[in-house]
Amino acid sequence: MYKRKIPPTLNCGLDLIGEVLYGKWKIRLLWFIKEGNKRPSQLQRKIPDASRRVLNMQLKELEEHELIAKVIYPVVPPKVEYSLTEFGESLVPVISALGHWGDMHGERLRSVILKRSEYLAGQ
Amino acid sequence: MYKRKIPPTLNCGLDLIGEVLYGKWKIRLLWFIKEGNKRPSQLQRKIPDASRRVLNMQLKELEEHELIAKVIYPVVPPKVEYSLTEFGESLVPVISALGHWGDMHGERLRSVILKRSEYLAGQ
DNA sequence: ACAATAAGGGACAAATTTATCCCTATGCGA
DNA sequence: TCGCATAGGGATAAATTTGTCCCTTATTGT
Repeated sequence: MYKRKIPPTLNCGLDLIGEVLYGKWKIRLLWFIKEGNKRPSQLQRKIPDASRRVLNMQLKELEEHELIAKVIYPVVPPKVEYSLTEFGESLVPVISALGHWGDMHGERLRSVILKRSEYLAGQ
Repeated sequence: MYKRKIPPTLNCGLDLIGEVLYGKWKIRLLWFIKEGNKRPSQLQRKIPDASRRVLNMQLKELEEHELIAKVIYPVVPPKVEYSLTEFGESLVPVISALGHWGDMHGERLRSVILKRSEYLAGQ
């Protein structure tokens, strides 16, 4: 795992939540786990754009940050299940708010995001 | 500006909001602008850990995503003021929810964030 | 005359994150 | 027996983001 050279900024609540939620797939992982997709392979099928490796790394970080819990069943083939901790559950309404805003403004968001991409493509 | 080689995932609301809110300082920029810090130099003083260059870049992206508006006064020395657009205003409650959660769980967050850092330092 | 302030951009370097490839292990079904 | 599914990690490369350094313009204060 990468060892930071520059220490994080931890002044306010926004800094703190940023520390645990930053990561390309973390929010979606939390969401899908909350929806009952507990096993790594299920999560990978839900998020096919992510590489297996990175999902594993981000799951591990979420676990170290105590947002999710991991249970390893000692069977073959291996079986692992994740679930939200209480701490993780407390984040659900917040993620929900993010998702609602995104859904509510879906049209406009797609538009402005794509506009910027096209602009850059023309450079 | 960097031209992406891998296209973004834009399936759901969470993907979309992620596109416009990702960036180390973006959420804090929105927050400070909302609080009335309109001029670039004020924002830089509020966020001294960020480099001038990067703040400028992220401000430009927020503007391109129509979350903030920029007014340039044709005077010398230059004067520029940013403000939230209506679209940006609609995000305030969401950011507020993020900040509240972070503040509410400040102790625990610092603890788990630091624990992980120490663990890595020992590697 | 010189430094400070204001805003911002080009060129480049460094940090950080994400992805690709390959390897481990075991039981099940064709 | 071959191949798949299951979970995951090491080594390494590529993508992406962030930071540093320097340069421009014109006015105000010392």
